[in-house]
Amino acid sequence: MKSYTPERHIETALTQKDASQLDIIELFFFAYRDFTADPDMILEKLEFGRAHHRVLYFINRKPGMTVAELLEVLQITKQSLARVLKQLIDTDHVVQITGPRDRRQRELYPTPKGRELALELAAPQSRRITSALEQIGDSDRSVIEHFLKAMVNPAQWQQIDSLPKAG
Amino acid sequence: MKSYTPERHIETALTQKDASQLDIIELFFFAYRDFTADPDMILEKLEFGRAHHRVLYFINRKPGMTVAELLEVLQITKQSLARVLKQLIDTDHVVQITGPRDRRQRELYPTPKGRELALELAAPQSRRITSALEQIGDSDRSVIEHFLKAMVNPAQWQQIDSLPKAG
DNA sequence: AAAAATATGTCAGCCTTGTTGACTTAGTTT
DNA sequence: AAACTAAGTCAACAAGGCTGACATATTTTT
Repeated sequence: MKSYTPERHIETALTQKDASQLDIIELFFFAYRDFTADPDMILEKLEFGRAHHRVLYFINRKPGMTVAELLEVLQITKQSLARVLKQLIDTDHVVQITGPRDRRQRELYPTPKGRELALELAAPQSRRITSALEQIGDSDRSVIEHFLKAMVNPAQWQQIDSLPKAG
Repeated sequence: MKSYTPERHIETALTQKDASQLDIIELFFFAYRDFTADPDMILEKLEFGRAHHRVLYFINRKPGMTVAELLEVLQITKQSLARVLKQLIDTDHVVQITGPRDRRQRELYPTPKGRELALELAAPQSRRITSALEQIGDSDRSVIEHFLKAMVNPAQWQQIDSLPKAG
């Protein structure tokens, strides 16, 4: 049974007076949610999840990555990775090749099938970004890039910079 | 046993040649991850998760929201909400008050304790955004706001616009 | 050569946060 | 009185995280 007598509660909304940047906080939340929703729909048909997407993405961005490197980028545990990686290998999206220098290592590469899926997943996200950039004027592209990078912990900039730039 | 003979695999990295906007795609991923990591650390101590954060956030932003409204904003099911909402109520962060117009409804309000936690969670996120804006020059604030809004599905703009603006 | 360290894989079990479907209760509308 | 609506609840399930412990192959150090 719910109380009918009002307990001590707050009726005034939290606003920018109380905490700055609330507008960007919630825009960031909504933007990211919709940004991930597009690939989620494609993944669903394949019975994959967001975890598969991230793994496949980075293997495509840096073919030959080892398991340890991937764990560092994703910041998850070996066991969490193992499951999704196994599925990507079993479905022929990714292959492991014994490291030529160090035979303990497993270099991870996309197959043509895996590359194709990565591109398919990137397409709607690229479209969304392109459209958003058009709406604000393409000249502001670098503002967006700088802002997003500034939102990342400097300790991780090295990871971003290690990914291949435009060919 | 892993194969020593290389299967058909792709060694070239996926770059902007293949899919546009890859740089922003990954910056967005890293930025959002670090953005959510700050409050996650605070939540952990309270044995709350990101789900509690989102619920608490919106109840603070729009006190008096009904359960149905909250479900629409969060886009989760009633059962998913029920669990975290119950915990927030049990720990005296949120109270439910029988709707004055329609007694079937439960209006959701933060308690002082709930307001305090919401502010505590917003603080590091605000700091991160403020710092990022300073790095790009504060004049570009509206560019960021417009970009992020353009990244959201127009169907959801109404939800964003319904939240209280600066007091 | 032996010992230690490293890279990966694997087993078993757990938690959170999401899901669906079915049903109840209370209150409102027709 | 009947139908609809808002919310709560029960049971069962899944994805994707986690920990700890241990196995195997390989490389590095002593």
